[in-house]
Amino acid sequence: MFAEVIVDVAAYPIDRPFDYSVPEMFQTIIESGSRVKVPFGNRQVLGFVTALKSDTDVPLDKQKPIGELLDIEPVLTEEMLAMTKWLKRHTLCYEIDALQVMLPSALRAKYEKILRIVDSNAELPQSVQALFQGKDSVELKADESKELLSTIKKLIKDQILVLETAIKQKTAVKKVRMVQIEADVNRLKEIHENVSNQAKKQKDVIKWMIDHAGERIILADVIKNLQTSNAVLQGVLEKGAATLELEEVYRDPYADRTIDVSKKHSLTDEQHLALSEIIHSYDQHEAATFLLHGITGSGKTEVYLQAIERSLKDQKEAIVLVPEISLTPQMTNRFKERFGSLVAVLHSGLSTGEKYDEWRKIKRGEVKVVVGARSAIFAPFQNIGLIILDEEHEGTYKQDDSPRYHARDVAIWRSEYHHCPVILGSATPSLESYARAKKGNYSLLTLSKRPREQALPEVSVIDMREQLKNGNRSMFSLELADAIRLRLEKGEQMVLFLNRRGHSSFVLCRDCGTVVECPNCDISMTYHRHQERIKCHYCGEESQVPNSCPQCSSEHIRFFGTGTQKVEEEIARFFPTARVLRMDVDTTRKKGSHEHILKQFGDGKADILLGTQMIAKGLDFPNITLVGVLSADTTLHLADFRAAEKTFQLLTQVSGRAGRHDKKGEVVVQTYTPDHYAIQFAKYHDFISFYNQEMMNRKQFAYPPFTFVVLIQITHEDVLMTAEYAHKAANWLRENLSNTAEIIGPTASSISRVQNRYRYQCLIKYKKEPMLPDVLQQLIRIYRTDWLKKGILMSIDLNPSSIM
DNA sequence: AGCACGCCGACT
DNA sequence: GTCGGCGTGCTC
Repeated sequence: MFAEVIVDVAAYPIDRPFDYSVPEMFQTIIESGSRVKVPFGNRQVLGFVTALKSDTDVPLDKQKPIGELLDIEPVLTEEMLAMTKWLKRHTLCYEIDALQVMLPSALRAKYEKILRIVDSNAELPQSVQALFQGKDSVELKADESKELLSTIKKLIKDQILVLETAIKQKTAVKKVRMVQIEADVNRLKEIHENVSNQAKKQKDVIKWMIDHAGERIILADVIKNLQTSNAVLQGVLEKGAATLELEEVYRDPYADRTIDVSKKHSLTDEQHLALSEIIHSYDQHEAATFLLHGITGSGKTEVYLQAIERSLKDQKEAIVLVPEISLTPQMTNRFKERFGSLVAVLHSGLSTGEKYDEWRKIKRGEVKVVVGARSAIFAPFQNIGLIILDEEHEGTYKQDDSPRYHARDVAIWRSEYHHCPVILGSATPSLESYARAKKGNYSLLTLSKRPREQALPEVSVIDMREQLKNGNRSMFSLELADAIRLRLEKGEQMVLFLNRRGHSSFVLCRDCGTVVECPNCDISMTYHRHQERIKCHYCGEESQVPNSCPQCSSEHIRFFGTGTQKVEEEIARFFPTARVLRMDVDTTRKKGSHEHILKQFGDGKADILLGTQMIAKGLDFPNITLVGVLSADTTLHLADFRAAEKTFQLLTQVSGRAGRHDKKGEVVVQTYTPDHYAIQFAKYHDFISFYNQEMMNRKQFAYPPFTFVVLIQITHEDVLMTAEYAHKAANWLRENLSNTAEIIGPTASSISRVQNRYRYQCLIKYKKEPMLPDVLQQLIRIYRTDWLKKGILMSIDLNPSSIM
């Protein structure tokens, strides 16, 4: 018996199955989808069994046996193995990358180099003895000194030491120590009798145990509740009154929370219609995709909940994706309220162990609904009834490193596999999805009304050029300042939005015009006042704020551009009574801090919530009556064909935060380009007109959805090398693709250097290019066999979410 | 000769 | 990706 194994080595010639013989002892239990340890070259690596067979073409002298079978129950299902092949072809990634992305990181291997003494009689040099500290094996870390490493090398050659690779699972199943109390009361009484009266504490414990015979209690709880000590308990255990056992437990990220149960809401006519279409398709076991276009506050979530309820009735499972779940506890709570313990939650805020535990609950079928961010689309359910992508237009559904998959595509693939519907929900659908819905590839469902008929908020667009002309140089227009003041007087809450964190976006010398740039990246450093430092938002480089210009030594350096920190100060200056909460990457780094800030705001502990994009989504507080967008222009002028779409989406999303309940909402949008159609259509909440206008632009410039786009990026430490190989790539594409494919570039990327690597890119635009996968595959081969050695890095992104 | 360093090929 | 093997070229 032989197993085809994909080994955990991401390299070009390795990206195929290797055949291993299956030792007798594993033959009855091994299955495809299991993880194995295999010898590979002169080391041990982790691998995934992708197939089993009785014969192999591998010559006898090359056949090696599987070393260890790591899973009795395979971690990958047949579906996942099929999905892997598809992902590999559609994102051009290594098969091992596609396999690993389906699993929680706890199941990935951690490799350790173990140095062991084989010849214990040999005399070891002082430095090596210090390393071993009397033990016969130690972990060899890569950061040891060069001299030590070369001495070790010599000792290995002389067969005094050996180097071994150990494979460790990153995180284990959590076990808790349980006290299993003897079930036989008479036996306990007997033990109680025999304990000497000197051991009073032990006697007390045993006496208590007589009343709890046969019970199984967490050790830590026993000690705590009986006010006793571990030493006393050990004594009791020795006498046989109880035994110690390990029990598997789940880490529970929601342990300290009580969640109320909620009933279903009654539906509006529109909601009802949408739901019945979805359920109809569900009953037919159709792999249909629905685009649920519902204005903000129109009750999309209630439609999701009731559709899931339907699938739960049949014991089927549901996957719900949300953009980045830790940002919207309000959303997860709604699912927990409705479905209780049937819900698993997966998001980046969980620890490796917590994610692993949620994953196991899903795999074992202990939960039926998973609510999670992008990677939750790979949830190991076996009988899916429904898949939902909320805010389907969000860029976070596209992974921006290998495998560069889009969760929407995976969702549709899985829906075909399980013959179940997919719901894509959004107030501002992506142009791609809306175009597909109009063409009939997706079914369009519309929610145009809010359930309690609340009006959409009034949006006023303020021309900041006029403000400047009239002598208002502050960041608040008169209109916005008035609106804020009014809310403060009335005790209502507001959200202020600015898409830029930090204090000032650049530091400029007023004598020579020098802008302080990151030493590693071609981008200006952002000033952070709290730590009094400047930071690069791309590579994380930090340094002291210079006292003088690094170029001309002038002391006339000033801070320009506005970030959230500066707004916070300005609010304090203009509205001294206002209580402000700032929410951006800098204030939410700690685990649970999102929730903490939102809870404070929800409890009315602040008047103003000030933040970056992360406050645009999902917030639902009844007392918010004003949303202020301090500068609508930041996303508008990006060098990306989706800039207008992103701006429209963002404005619509933030506007939707105001007046969701009984109180009427107002939105003030400040901009230097008030006439731009993205801003104008957002003012009137008019998605359809925006769509039509934007589609005309896309058509004119041949961008998606009229074409498909592939982004190829080349990076190298040397500019000339980068440009040279970018040209090679572009030329090669021009020679090999049909002349209906347009190849743009190569051009320097808009941030031309990041982390000391120069970046060039080219863009392929095509309508129909049947040879494209092959041509790209060949380009990858040239790259991996030749260019990679010269230090060139190339990435290919099919349907990129941004071309910057 | 002894070794550091870089390049190449193999890995079932 | 990571190892060993091998050639080159430097140093004692």
